[in-house]
Amino acid sequence: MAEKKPEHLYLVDGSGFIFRAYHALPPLTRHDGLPVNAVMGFCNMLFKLLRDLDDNERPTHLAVIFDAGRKTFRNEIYPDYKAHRPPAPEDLVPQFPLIRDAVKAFNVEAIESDGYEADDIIATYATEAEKKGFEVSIVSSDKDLMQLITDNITLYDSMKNKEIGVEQVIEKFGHGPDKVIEIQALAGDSADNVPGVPGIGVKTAAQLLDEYGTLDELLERAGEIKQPKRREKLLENADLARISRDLVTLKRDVPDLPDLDSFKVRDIDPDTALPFLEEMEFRSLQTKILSFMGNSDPTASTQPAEPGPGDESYECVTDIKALKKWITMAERSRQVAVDTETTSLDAMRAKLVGVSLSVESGKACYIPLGHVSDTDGELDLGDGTAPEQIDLKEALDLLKPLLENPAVLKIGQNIKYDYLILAKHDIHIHPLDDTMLMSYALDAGRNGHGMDELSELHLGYKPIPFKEVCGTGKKQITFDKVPLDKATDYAAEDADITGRLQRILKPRLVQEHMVTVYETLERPMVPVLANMEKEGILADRQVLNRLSNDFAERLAVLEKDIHKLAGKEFNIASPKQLGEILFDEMGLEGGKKSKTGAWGTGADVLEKLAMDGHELPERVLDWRQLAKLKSTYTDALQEQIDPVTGRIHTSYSLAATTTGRLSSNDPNLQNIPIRTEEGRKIRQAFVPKEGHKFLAADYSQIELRLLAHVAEMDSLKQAFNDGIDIHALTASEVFGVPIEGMDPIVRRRAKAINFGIIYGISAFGLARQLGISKGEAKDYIDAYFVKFPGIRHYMEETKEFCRKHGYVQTVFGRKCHISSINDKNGARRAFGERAAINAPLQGSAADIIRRAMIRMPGALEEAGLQAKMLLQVHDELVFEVPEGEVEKTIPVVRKIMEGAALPAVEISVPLIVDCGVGDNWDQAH
DNA sequence: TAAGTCACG
DNA sequence: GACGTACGTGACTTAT
Repeated sequence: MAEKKPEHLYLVDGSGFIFRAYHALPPLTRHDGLPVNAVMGFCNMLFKLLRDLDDNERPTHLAVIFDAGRKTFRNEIYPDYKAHRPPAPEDLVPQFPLIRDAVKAFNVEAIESDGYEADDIIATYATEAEKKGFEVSIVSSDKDLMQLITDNITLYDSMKNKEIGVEQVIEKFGHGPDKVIEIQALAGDSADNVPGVPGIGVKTAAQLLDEYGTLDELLERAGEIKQPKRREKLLENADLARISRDLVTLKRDVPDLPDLDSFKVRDIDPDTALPFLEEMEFRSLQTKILSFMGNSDPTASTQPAEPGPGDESYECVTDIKALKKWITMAERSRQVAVDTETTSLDAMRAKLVGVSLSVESGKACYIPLGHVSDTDGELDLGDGTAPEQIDLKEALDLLKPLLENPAVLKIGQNIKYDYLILAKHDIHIHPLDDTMLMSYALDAGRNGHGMDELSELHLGYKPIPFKEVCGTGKKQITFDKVPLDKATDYAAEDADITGRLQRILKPRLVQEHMVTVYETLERPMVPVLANMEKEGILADRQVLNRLSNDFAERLAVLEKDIHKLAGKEFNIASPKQLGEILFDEMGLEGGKKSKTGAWGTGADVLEKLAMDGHELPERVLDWRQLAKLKSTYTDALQEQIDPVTGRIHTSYSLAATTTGRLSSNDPNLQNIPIRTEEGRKIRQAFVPKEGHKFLAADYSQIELRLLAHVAEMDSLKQAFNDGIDIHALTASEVFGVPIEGMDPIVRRRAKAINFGIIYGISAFGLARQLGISKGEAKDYIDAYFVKFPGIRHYMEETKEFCRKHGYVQTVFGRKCHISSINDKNGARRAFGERAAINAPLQGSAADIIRRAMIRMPGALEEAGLQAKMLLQVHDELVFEVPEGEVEKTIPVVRKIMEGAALPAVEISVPLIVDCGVGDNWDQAH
């Protein structure tokens, strides 16, 4: 017998929803300019809540609770309550009434009550419902609501899909929900302007309550507290604490509220919902709701609306005539969304399986080319022969003119991948557009740029998951084994979505002035990187193999030593076990951290222990270094050698970082060791092919040079113009020592300060880096600010700009969004501020090397040189150069790199490129 | 899948 | 004596 499920009440914190919706979406307007981004986000979130929860969690009752106005009974207790809240943004204000309409349009109750906050109403209903045996989910991430949590009442963050229950509260506050009020009364809350007791934070508050039990008890016996400052503050501010308690205590008896029964979930009424969405111009949401109702209510009305992906029937093209028809359509429309399906995510290893095309929204096809029958499927009823499809070569011969037709734009999502796949079949796809790169140019740092995420974000549609088609884990199959009907649904949908995304993102490039960034820094990188990836780099397998064996032997010796020193065998690679040996069993000094309660065993900790003369940590450090080199490099790189080309082909991500840098993966060739002697041996395994040399060209101090430029620091600019050793200069300014005959230790400190400045310096960080006290670090920083005026101004101005706009820019106009800049959590905000200072420097440097890379192939060709660009490592380019051309290649490379900012931007200090030549990558430095 | 550690600029 | 810290990445290992 099934037990009857309890009623489940969802209480949505309306204001929280509104602000999250508003901040999650870029400014969107209706055709007449009415801002509607918050309304749209709100509707999507509400609809998601109604639709996405599975049956166990489906609400039986649901209401959205709003704040009625700014004045509540709390202002009578404490006039400054929430007084520091800035007014709502201008373009949000007109959306408040629209959102109330939206709730009604979804046939959901909206509740508010004069004189009370939404939180009080939520508290009242939650308490009542729990008494009646309901489960209650409060949809909010506001920590003020944590006091309500019980076994039956949880907080639910619908965006992160996270639940906060009793356990999570204990984690955060060190006490259960029953003590949350008292902790908040002591610690206060800057966001709501609840004063609390100055100088007391959550940690201290929790500790005090541990000791005294209750707030009243604590205040009464405050005189007994040992720490004088703390005692005084508590005695002095006892009243403030009591007032704070009244402020944070939620009322659970708000009068005259509608009955709980009225919250029973009702079906969405199409006659109210659709006209509202029509008025707001939310087309894709209309479609979603129609299809949602279509599932639950077959009599649902059929309002006209643009169909979204998901309810299309796409064409599977299996004969020449149909293929020709699609090619003609694509040529007529002058642009076509293209997607290739293959057997692997790794373009170098992948085999082409099919191509999909889309010419307009909802109109897409899939052309299977390499499908086979799924022979290892459990019950194969077919006869084991491949399904009917057009011959690969015949199809590609027809597609090639279209894909290379200069008058037809090919649109892809991460089209570098398709570019590489097609290049294997001698198709050089051109011209092209990439929705991933458009999204990156517009929204770097704001959201990811994968297709599924973009689709959900911009189209409100969740694409068919890949794993639904190919399975997952052990049962995963390659795409060529997917039956054609399923493959068509999935593949054609991808092309359809890509086309739809382009029609949304491309106009935004114009509106948000990102066309130049996209067209000069993003799109042209596609063929450049694709060719570098295709070229690959030679690695000597024998050298790697010998190193692996060497490391293995030494690891075995170390392992024995370590186990002997520990007095028992254990897994050295396990930080957990190591921590227990070191600190529990051997009783060495060390501190817990990382809030999971685990012992810290990082290199810095072990180094300290080694300094104190302990042998075991010293050996562990050696072991770790070798283990790292072996597993990540000498072993793994051998596996990565392509059996066909004999070379290693990395893949560069163009849209992975927030700053504009590239990233390298499978394998990562941007973190090959160089800093230690052992590590450099790995670099020596990378060699040029027969008759060639490596040329490594790297920008010298590019980020510091850019700092001098953007912060207009005259003395720094002067130094770069004069070619002075910049760290020595900093040392002489900050520490007042002459540059001549400088102590290398002093220079090292200055170098750390310079790096610190680029990273958005903090005394703590510098102190940790240099192993000095925070006070001393602060003195250095102050001295730096005195000697280099202008830097401070730059930092303040940058932060201010970022706070205001939510992003910072490189000198070429690339935007880096930093959402944490206005976070109410101080630590996260500080993080955002440092990122804001760093991003224009790191990002401008990234832009400069991109510009150089884009020009490089043409410049080499024009000079009649054979050199091939193989790798990029942020400020370095590695080339493979025919031995006889080295001397001619260097000046060409140098000229392109040093002049890369021009003509767009004239950097006010020279950009200097150092070149090295060698028979392996290490030697070339 | 998360956390810890460590390789790079 | 509030927070929790240098900026940006990716890969490997253990533990859940």
